[in-house]
Amino acid sequence: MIATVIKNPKPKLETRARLIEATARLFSLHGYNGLTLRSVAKEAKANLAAANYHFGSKDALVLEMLRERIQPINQRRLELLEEEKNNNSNLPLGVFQIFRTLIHPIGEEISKSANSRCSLAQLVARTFTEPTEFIERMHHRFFSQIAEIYHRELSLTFPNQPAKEIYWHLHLAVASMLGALAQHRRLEDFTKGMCNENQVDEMINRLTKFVSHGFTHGLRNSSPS
Amino acid sequence: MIATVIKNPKPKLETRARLIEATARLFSLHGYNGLTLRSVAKEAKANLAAANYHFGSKDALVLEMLRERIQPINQRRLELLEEEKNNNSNLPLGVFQIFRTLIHPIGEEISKSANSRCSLAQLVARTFTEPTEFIERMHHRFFSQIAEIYHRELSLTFPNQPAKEIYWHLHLAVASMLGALAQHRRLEDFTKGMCNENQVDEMINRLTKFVSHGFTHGLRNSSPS
DNA sequence: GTCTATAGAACGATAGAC
DNA sequence: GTCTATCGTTCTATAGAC
Repeated sequence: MIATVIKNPKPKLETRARLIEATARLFSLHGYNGLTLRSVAKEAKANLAAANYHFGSKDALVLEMLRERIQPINQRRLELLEEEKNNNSNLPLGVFQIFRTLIHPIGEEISKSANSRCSLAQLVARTFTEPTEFIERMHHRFFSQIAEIYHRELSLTFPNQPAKEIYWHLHLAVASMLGALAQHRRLEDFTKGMCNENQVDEMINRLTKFVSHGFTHGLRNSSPS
Repeated sequence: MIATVIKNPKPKLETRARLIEATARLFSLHGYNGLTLRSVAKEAKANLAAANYHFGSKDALVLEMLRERIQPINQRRLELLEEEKNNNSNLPLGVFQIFRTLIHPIGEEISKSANSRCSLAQLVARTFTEPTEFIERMHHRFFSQIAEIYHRELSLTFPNQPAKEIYWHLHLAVASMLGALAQHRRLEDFTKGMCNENQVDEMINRLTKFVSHGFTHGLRNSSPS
């Protein structure tokens, strides 16, 4: 019994983690089809068979990687939303406040990952263009929950707007957010160097403002709180 | 000499065109890496060697397909921009007018392609997430021209805004447009069926409004014409 | 858990007959 | 222009030694 406890003093979980990290990097660079187990093994300095041992298949590896990256962001969103609601007690939240809780968590993660060699922005962007069925299913599961929560919150802020109108513009807001994240690496090029792509905070702030105004003024009869 | 003229009474250009069409469809579905010459040949009911014969390589085939789809849209944009400028003689154009010329041409093409089996929206979206080098280069070439033109036009409309500010929000506007196009097929799902993804016109109109307001009100001191 | 070795299939590209 | 046949490469996945 004691032996069982002492066993694995150094659990050597590293390989698994390295595989996940390499998968994230290569997936965001080359997409699902461009990612090969060989490239993952090489990048992670692991053996070719390691990925199949730890995850069973290429599909399972990519899914696990996505799950590990996306879930903390969604949790943080809900946390921030709760915080804002507690601070404002019974008042409906402002549009800007709401979208800040949606956009900032992913901005924070992108800032964190800015120094690493894998851009979270590009990873998220890619998962939303990849039509591989299991990725679609995963996003549906991840996102339909949180979309309902934000729809409800925005309905409180714009009580005179029909659900459909809120849906339309929430859809546009989310699409804009994803587009901005996906295009972020092009910013410096696009602006001929005038805007720096390293200032993630500035991008997030501008994006939040952009989206809030697009949402509010796009509505038929805007009645912001 | 006469023989030379009579030759090719039925030029049999079909195969080439079918290859292009199949490439567009498969590229937008599976991305560059997911597209195989075998799948293209099958889809186009052509021979496996046909693609290499007509285009030389997989790269060249995809590039030619992209060129044929993107260039007419950009031309239409410039046409519409000229029309608006002629109608307004010397006045600077409104933001909404400007973004309409940017967004409507691609909306028209998407509407046209709605009945075909290849969604232009998804194709465009994909080219903007694929980081394959030659696609990046192509977009740089296609887009840097037209970005400058729109930047100049917006600077006339907002003469008090520094170039950097215009760049920032033009970038966000373009990113939003691309995001909305990319996410369009998710609309019906996202809204639990309340919004119909077949109404491309409605999407384009809402998007144009959304982007115009985001652009205008996002600026530090907005002074729309 | 990590390795080597390899099976079995699919890939891009080309040569050469028609 | 279109075809068949095939080369050389690379892929996912697995079997089995350590």
